[in-house]
Amino acid sequence: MAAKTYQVVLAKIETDLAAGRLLVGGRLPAERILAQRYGVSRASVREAIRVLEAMGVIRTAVGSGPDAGATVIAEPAAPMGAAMRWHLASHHLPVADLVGARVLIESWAAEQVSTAAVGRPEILEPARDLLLAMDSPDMTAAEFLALDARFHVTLAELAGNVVITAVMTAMRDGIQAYVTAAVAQYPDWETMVARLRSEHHAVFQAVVAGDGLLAGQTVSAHINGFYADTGIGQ
Amino acid sequence: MAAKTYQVVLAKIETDLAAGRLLVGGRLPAERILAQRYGVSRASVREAIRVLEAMGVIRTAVGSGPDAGATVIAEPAAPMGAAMRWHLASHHLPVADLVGARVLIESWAAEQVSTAAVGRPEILEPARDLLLAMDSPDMTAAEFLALDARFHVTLAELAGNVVITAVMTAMRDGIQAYVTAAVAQYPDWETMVARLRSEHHAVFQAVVAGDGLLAGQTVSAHINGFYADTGIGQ
DNA sequence: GCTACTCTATGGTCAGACCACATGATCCCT
DNA sequence: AGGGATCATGTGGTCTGACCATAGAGTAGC
Repeated sequence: MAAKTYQVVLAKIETDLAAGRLLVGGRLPAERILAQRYGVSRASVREAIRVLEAMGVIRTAVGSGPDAGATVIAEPAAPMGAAMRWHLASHHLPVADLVGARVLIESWAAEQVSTAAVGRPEILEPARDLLLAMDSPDMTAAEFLALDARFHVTLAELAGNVVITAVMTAMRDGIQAYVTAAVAQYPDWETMVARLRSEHHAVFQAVVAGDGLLAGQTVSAHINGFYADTGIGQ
Repeated sequence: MAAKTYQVVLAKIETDLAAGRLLVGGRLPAERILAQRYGVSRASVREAIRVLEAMGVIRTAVGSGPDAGATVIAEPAAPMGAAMRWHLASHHLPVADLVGARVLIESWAAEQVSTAAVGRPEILEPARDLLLAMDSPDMTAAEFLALDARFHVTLAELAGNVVITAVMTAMRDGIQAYVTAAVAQYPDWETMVARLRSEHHAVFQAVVAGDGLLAGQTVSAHINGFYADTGIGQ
């Protein structure tokens, strides 16, 4: 099968990336230049650029100046999140499986962080900040949930594995809309938010105490409990 | 910020997918029809279609007849695999992190399968077939590694979580080239393949025996040992 | 100096044309 | 009638060339 033109362009750009001729923060040549250089039409170059954009490899901006054009970025989580949203939309990724994956990844991450933080409690600062922010009253459900999501992602990040972080971020992106919708219909948000707060604190305390096993179990219970209560994934 | 035209098209298609007006196996209207229906140019429709293709949501084919055109598919693993390849190429996903993620996911999967297969050994058939296929001598390293990869993915699949399966498949896609290249330079393939075979059998036996803990540990050791020996991710 | 204007390079979009391909209908010869 | 060759049709694939929208950089005028 003959490669499509835009795939040829993608292959050339991938070569440049792998060889280090294109670095993060750098810019792709202008579309017209690329088209001329590769002997293809600008339309084909644009199709390749759309794919790169979807893959979180570049960001485009119009205008002139240093920020314009196609800039190389590194956002591995973005395409995975988009993929999860698309396949959730087409009903081919059961929400229950997302929950299962979250439990696996987050309990592992909590365990890792518990160990890593022994003797270096300062690495937990970002998580602590979010925890305290969530304690403030007078917050809409949406605001709380945004912080909540960041808290979970932050814990996963602290485990220090970029792949895990990307998958975790992707799942949050994919599931966010479902969570917001489900909570909006939940009858007793006050009770729920109180419980979520106390569970978050329990998780954090287990991590601070260096008790990885407990941290993992607490996270699992927290996640499973939330989805069971809200009925997401049923 | 005003949405770009192709994003508008994507949003409309997403709506159709979510509402069930577009089902897997169904077909998108022709590009010219979509362009007319949405009042945009065919080029913009094509950019949207490229993104959908990259996201594993559709597959395009030229010609006429029932298989031509843009068909809705459900391949959540494809975009994640592509994303991992791109970001490995741009040196922003350390291979070591991929290995870590594999260990986490596969040991969990092995544990799950061990439990699930108690009393229902027939579900392990696909894995057993691959195991036996890998035992046949007179096989090139590439052929063996292909079966090897499928064996690992199959075990993950048997755990029955689509998200985990997608992530696992994605990681295999992303890492395959590195493994093949590393093995091609390995001095004593015969010894290595013998060890891989025996380790695969050990994993499978632990699963058959329903010993989840042992299965998980054996898988972890197997993966870590392979990458340590071949020097991938160092 | 500062403001307002113009220039220029960039991506964004469009219209229209033609090609390549696969299927299915049609025609013609046997 | 049967079967092979041919053509018609509908699809994506690609190209050309044009124009618009935006944002920075330069420049003229005050």
